[in-house]
Amino acid sequence: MDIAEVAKRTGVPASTLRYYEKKGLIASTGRQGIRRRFADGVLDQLALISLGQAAGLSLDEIRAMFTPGGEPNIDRQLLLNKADEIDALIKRLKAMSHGLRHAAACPAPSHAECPTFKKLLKAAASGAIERRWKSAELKRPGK
Amino acid sequence: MDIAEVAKRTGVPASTLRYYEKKGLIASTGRQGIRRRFADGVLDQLALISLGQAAGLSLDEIRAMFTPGGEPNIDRQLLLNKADEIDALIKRLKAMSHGLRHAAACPAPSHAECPTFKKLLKAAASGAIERRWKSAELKRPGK
DNA sequence: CCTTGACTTGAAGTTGACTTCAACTTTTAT
DNA sequence: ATAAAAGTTGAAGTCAACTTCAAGTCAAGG
Repeated sequence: MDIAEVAKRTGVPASTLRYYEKKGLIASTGRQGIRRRFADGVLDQLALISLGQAAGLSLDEIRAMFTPGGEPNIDRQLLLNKADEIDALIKRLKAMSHGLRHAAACPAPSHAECPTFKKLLKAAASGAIERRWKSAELKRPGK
Repeated sequence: MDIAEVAKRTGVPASTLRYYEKKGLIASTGRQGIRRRFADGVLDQLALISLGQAAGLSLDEIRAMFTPGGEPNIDRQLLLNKADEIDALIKRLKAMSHGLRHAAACPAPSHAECPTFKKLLKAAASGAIERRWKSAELKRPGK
């Protein structure tokens, strides 16, 4: 496939594909003349990248977890750490979703009174602390 | 409370607090001399902002959902839409976490063969398409 | 009274993830 | 054969969310 075909099939712009290649997240199989050619596997890789991004991972982190060929990296501990992080995120997202639904449904004028809303705030507060760690932690994955 | 007190209690730097105030996410109760004073409620608001960010919302979106006083905005549909988006995200994150744990455990050399990994890729692919909607959708919340 | 330290401002700098641009080379269609 | 469409490059621009900086204000303690 040429770059336009990949772009068409995945919705990822050609400029982004070149950018990803430069960053080492995907690899072209070579050139036909001056133009890049991509194998079908790149479609899966791009899906994986997109999923990783949705999970809040940076491109550098994603690159650390998967080979440019799309296979998971050998560093099992890294993968497990990421899974743990994602699970923690899921917990907070659940609280958020629940809180939003409650806020939409509850006709109470002052949510400061409402126990459900308070629970949301409590979850939020604990999350706030974690957040400060996150960026530091993610940059130094080992130990 | 003065700005340093808020920063100390929440972990949010003073510079960020000023930035949030300029953006209209929080409000000071006024000035004592030249210095900002904040009511206790601002602590909850900051927790809420942090939670919103963890859910992947931009500051502009968060401002749209809550008044600067911290009360949820009247637009119930907006809140529900956000909750739906977050739930969809949770689904994909679960797939991601599960997939990562599997990848860490599975000694198979080629994950292209493995049904669990394939499931992850499928979840990723469906997400990849959604992602392109997201930004457009969020910018035009109504209809 | 005067220094010190916390606060103020607007402006400029930073980072990650891209996008856009200018200038150029290839393909492809007529 | 030639012109338009699509690809290439490196460099520069954009955007969100902050942070840092320079220059200044002000209250409190010695």
